[in-house]
Amino acid sequence: MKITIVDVAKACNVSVATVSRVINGNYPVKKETKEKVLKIIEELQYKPNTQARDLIKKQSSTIGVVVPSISNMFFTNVINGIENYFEKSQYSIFLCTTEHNKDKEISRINELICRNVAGIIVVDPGRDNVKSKYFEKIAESVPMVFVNRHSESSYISSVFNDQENGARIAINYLLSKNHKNIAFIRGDNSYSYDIKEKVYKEMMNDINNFKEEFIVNMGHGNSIQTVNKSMEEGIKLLSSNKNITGIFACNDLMAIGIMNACKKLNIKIPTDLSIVGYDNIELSEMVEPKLTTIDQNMFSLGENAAVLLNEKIENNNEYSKSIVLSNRLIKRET
Amino acid sequence: MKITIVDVAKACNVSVATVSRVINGNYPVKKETKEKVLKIIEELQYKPNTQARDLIKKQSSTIGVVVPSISNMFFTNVINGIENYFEKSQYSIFLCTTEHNKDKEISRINELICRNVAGIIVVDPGRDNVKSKYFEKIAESVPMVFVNRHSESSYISSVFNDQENGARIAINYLLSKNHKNIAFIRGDNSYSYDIKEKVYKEMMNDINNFKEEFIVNMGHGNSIQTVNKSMEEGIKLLSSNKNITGIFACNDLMAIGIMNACKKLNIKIPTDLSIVGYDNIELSEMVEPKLTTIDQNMFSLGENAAVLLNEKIENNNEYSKSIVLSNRLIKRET
DNA sequence: GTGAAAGCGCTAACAG
DNA sequence: CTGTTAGCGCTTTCAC
Repeated sequence: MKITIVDVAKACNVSVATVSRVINGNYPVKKETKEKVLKIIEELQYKPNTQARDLIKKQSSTIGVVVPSISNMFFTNVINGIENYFEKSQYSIFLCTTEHNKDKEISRINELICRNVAGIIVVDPGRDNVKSKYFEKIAESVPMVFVNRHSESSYISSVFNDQENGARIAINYLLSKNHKNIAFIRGDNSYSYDIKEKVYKEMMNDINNFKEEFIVNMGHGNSIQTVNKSMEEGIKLLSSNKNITGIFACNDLMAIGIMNACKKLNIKIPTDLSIVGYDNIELSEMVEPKLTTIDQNMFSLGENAAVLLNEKIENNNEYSKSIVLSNRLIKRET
Repeated sequence: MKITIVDVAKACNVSVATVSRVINGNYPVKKETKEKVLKIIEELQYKPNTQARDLIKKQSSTIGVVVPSISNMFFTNVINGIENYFEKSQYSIFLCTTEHNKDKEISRINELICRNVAGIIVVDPGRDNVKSKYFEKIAESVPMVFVNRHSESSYISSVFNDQENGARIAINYLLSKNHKNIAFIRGDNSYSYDIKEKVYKEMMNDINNFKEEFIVNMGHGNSIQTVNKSMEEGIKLLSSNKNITGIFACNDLMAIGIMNACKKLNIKIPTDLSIVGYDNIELSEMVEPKLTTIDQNMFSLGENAAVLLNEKIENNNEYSKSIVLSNRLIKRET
């Protein structure tokens, strides 16, 4: 049987109230009594039960974090940012993954609420649950902040990047290197791809050089699939369009897929082809040549989300706020 | 104020016991009553408090998992394996990171115990805390399993790889390709590097070709640092020892560092130099050429750990067990 | 300073 | 079938 406060009290010949007082240090306790209690606690290896404490104190010592997956370095960086902030606080983090599944997303959040979390950070909230106003309803009673997506709900705070500007920076960079035939690599079904495509179209139209066939969609997939699919598509694209000299890829994984395609096709980077990725995941620095990319500053995304959530909790969920982070170009070797 | 079972009971004009019964479905309730209760629960968006339930039921619905970091794909794969197993169970996973810090490791585990976890999986437990018997003491009262390290304690189950054999397979492969001058790349201060080095020495001595200078230690670092450091060291090594034609690296990050060194030095892989890594992290398949490596099957490491922990919990922590997974060679392009 | 007792949200006898 | 009640481990009045 686990040791409880009653066991400690008995062993010390004091009441449980006294033991509680020395643990919490919120009421005066005679020095000798205190020492005795502390000694017994140590001897018995007593650990106060957080569940019981939270219950009676009507407080919570947990923050819920929901991410699509932890196999993606983008998300783990965000998590690191969140953890870093809450490190010094009273809160611990309860992490859940949804595998990009909307039903799992709901059941994870339910679970968090059952566990009485003080608030929830949702990284990349799913489209469907946003559309159905699911999050809005929840957010009325539990503090919630979105990462990587803006919310119109007045109950939800959010942190995200100015991806429109990021895309503009990327393409401008390619343009400044005198590339005119720039291809655009994206994936399925995501708001952030749509934004970037819009910018791409605009900018290509501005120089009167928009070509529908330069837009490639590699569909959906996890990390390694993305790289391989992008490589395949890249091989098709580049072998049938020899005039392409620049590539803007919506994320670094896609960009790396294109790099691999170039190796297969013996296209020299950056001599024959320039590539700009997006995200600046660690991987972008591991490959050779090192990838030029747009930094999303995932860590800071996480930190800011943590700050916002903390504010919301302290304000009793009364105010919401949005933070938009600007992106910057990381010039490397591609 | 959060709504409780009492609120539901009042709204239904029944006792809390009845509400509890419909929630748990463990005692008969009249159909109409049940429906009414269910309706009100839905209306009020009532969610039972897990903390209170666990408290009274003297059970736990949480498994603790301790990892050094989530920025390393090795660990996230192990976590995925663990999650996959517990997915279908009553348990949720509480994840903690230690940043390779032994004090944090202790405080994380304490926190888990305070949160009344049913058991703890420790991935890559720290040397110091193993040496000081810290884990052994804890494991007497809470079910514990190690991943990636064997424990002599009769209270701790463990899952790990047969790295000795893995190293042998890697080096044999290189030998079978007629490489005689094989270099060995390792990092600081880890049991698993030591094992592999021992095997390397033996096998090189067997062919009368052991050379101390072919052993390179790149020290300690996180993922991107490992790659870069290995590249630097690789450049030194390979430019001063042109006769080296094979490399066995203790992990894939190091192997990729060496690959990058080759690109800088214009050494062709695998024509001029063959490289075998270790782990088979996803990254090894993302680079070009794709890395030949030893698969550690991290996912399965996690799954097996989950099975062992579950067994321990069900057996009241009475038995311990070790599982050793065999490694296999993944032949790719290096 | 310290103890007795109430109660956090919930479940499980027990009684009816 | 359903309500009453005790109590999980803890904190916090309220007395003394």
